[in-house]
Amino acid sequence: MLSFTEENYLKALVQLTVFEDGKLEVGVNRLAAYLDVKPATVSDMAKKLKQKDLVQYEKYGKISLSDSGKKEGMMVIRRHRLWETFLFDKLDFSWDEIHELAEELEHIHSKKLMDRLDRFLDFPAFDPHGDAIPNENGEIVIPFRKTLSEIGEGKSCKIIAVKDNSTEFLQYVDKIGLKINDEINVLKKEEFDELTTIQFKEHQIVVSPKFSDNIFVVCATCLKAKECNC
Amino acid sequence: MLSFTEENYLKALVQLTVFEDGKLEVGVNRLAAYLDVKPATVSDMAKKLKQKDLVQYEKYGKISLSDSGKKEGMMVIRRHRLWETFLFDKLDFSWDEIHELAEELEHIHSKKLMDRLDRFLDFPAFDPHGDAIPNENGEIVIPFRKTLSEIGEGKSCKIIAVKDNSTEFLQYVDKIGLKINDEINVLKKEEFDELTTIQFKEHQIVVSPKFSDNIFVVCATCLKAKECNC
DNA sequence: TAATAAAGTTAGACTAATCTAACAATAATT
DNA sequence: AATTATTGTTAGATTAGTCTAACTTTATTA
Repeated sequence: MLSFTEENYLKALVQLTVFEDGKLEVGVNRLAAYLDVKPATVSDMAKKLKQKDLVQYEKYGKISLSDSGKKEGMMVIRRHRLWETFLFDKLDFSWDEIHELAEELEHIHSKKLMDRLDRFLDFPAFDPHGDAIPNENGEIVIPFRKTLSEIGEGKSCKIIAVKDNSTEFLQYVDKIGLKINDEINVLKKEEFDELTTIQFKEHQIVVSPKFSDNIFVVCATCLKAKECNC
Repeated sequence: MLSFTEENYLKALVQLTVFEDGKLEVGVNRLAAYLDVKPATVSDMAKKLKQKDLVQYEKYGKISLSDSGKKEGMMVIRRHRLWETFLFDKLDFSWDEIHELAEELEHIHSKKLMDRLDRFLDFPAFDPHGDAIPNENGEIVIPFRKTLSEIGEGKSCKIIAVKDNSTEFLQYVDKIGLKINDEINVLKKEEFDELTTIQFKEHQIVVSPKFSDNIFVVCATCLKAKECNC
């Protein structure tokens, strides 16, 4: 059984070597800064984690996750994101309150508890921050992604990213008040001039293909099933 | 902020001096046996808890809770029982699985989280084992208790205890399959011969006053409101 | 390539919570 | 009341996770 602290090291390693940078290994100083401890402490812990086959590490070398270390780290992140979703969806906590609470809750060890919670939450693919939730095997399966243009009239979907990252486009998205993870309902699609009427939160606007082609969404059913059947 | 361990000592002290025995103080050996540690360890910890004004204790004397120690201990128990209720009611865990998980969950420190969970669960008065849940001030408020005879036709209630503890009575209760915390619906009350038709789980039976007068219940509304308005 | 800077390690110390083993105080019993 | 049994304390050791301070290795740059 991993300790609270060991789990935090593995979680940090996943953040640094899987989600950020793209570099699969990390230096002692970098990890120490990330965890807000001294390099000496990381040096010690690296030996301990190597002993348990959770990381690869040689003296004066970089640290990288082993397969089992990666899986354990992913499971911590799964727990964190499922709890965040619970707090946000069911207990009405706000976006900025959930992280801190999930930092504690993520260390409750019970696969069964998390799988039950996952079901209770209706198998969410993303947490309230829009980050993907690893599945019960610790893998991240991003649901089938479409552009808003591909969503049929009367269907609903969730915005997960933008395709066009130009300043003008982002400013427009910002101006109309649309945010990652917002639910969008496609009310009407006019074939004649390709204009689409969408609704999200309290807004209802008409957009052109220049907009719809550059918004990535996941349709409402995919989001739950984690595979597309629409 | 109290440590995991300190909280467990306070919880144990509440169990031993408030809920059991009726003696308001407890010896070092007894507490050590209860917590499954050595007396030496309890001796040390007692000094530490005294330092923090959580207990009264003098060398070679008994240990008893201070007001703040009692409140802290009660809050741990509140968290434990609310989580048990969540696991049982919302995640469909069984009666025997919930305790172990709640032992971990009870140490998540957030008053706001527990008050929100309390609301989400609709302010339960008892956990799935039938134990009362302390309120947000750490007090145990037992809802107004009635006998089954006092519940009107068409109303529903929950069995919380038996009045008559004779073997015959308990055997009868057992035989018909009724358990503490079961919900009972009063289907029909016949004034002529005072017989009542009740229903609980999949059973429907007719009972006499000899039964109804000796079953303590809380009516469904009281159970939620924690005060009687029926 | 030699000097300097950056990165990493080691040794020794600290705290919290536990233990064992030896000892001390209080309570019970003859 | 003296002896024995029970109960509780103290001293010293252990482990996990952290620190500081001094030292070593690797990388960078003049």
